[in-house]
Amino acid sequence: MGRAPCCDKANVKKGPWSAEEDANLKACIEEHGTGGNWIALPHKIGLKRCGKSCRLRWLNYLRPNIKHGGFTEEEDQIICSLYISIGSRWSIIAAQLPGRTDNDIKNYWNTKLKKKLLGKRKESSRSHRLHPNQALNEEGDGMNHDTHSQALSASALERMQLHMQLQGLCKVPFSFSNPPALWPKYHPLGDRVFQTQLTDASVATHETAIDSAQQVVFAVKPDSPKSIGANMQRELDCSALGFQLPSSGGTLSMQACAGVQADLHSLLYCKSTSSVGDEEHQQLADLDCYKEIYGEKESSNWWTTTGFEDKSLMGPWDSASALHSDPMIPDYALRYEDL
DNA sequence: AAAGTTGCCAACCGCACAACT
DNA sequence: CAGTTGTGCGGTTGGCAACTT
Repeated sequence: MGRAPCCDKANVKKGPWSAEEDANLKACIEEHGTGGNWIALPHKIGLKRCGKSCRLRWLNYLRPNIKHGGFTEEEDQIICSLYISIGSRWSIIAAQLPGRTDNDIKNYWNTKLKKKLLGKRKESSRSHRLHPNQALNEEGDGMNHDTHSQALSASALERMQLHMQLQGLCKVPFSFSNPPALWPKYHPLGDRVFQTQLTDASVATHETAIDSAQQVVFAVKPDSPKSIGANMQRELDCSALGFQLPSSGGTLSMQACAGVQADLHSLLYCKSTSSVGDEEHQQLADLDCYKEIYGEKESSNWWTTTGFEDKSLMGPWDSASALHSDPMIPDYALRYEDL
């Protein structure tokens, strides 16, 4: 049995609000406030509307200082950078833009801004192999497994693409030195920017530098036998995204924001959790970060501060998490070792 | 001119969570 | 402490207008 409905569905009006309803609601709230109870409000003023509907109408259209349309370039940039870093948490994004509502920003993003930013890249990447998650989304609903994971990954991919796009278009610096409220929501370890550095193994494991933008580094040893398959897959992923991999050495300027768990799968195997086979699973399980994510062994030495060359700063996520709330400590590095 | 398609956006829905009893 | 209620949020839908065929 579900919970009781918030109102009598049969006796409430739905659809667009009339001018009289607006005036009635506005006058009431301006004079008496909401009384702390939206559910009771419509009854008090004789409105045949659901309390939730009244709340939405007030918050999105009737309250003072609401702006509609006419988003500025600056607002575009704020929306983009926040979307890339925290995803579709519109209420948080809206909180950074006075006068804008979450609904407005959501609509603006979905109908205009996303297309504006992704339009060119979509065109160019169509000629490449589609990422499996994209393919899934674009070729109808192949929802045969783990739809949440797929959706998350698609969103992460979109954010990756946008981050790339944004770097070229807006030069918006990205940083995870955000208040905890802005941290990504899906994984306790958080979404994070990662920068893949295709350097030689020794550099990749211990000496990977974190640049001045304070980005989290996802270091991979490219030449390890166990990671050959993974790298090949990564190459495919990168080409789908329109990146060029250096043949060897050097730095792949691939900065992205993604769900760690989902991206681990998509980057290494292009598969969701439920579709990873035994052999692949074993391969994946060999990664300590994977063990950490799935809690298969104690977590130590895998989530580190940016000063991870200093062993004393290494520690399990719990301690790293505590450090992360300190604005003086920038970000954390995820190291993949012993691939 | 009619029919079909696309874009836009206001509003709704269901869920999660906090507050209250 | 469990059940209930209200609030807030993000995803989705429905309807209208503009555009295309």
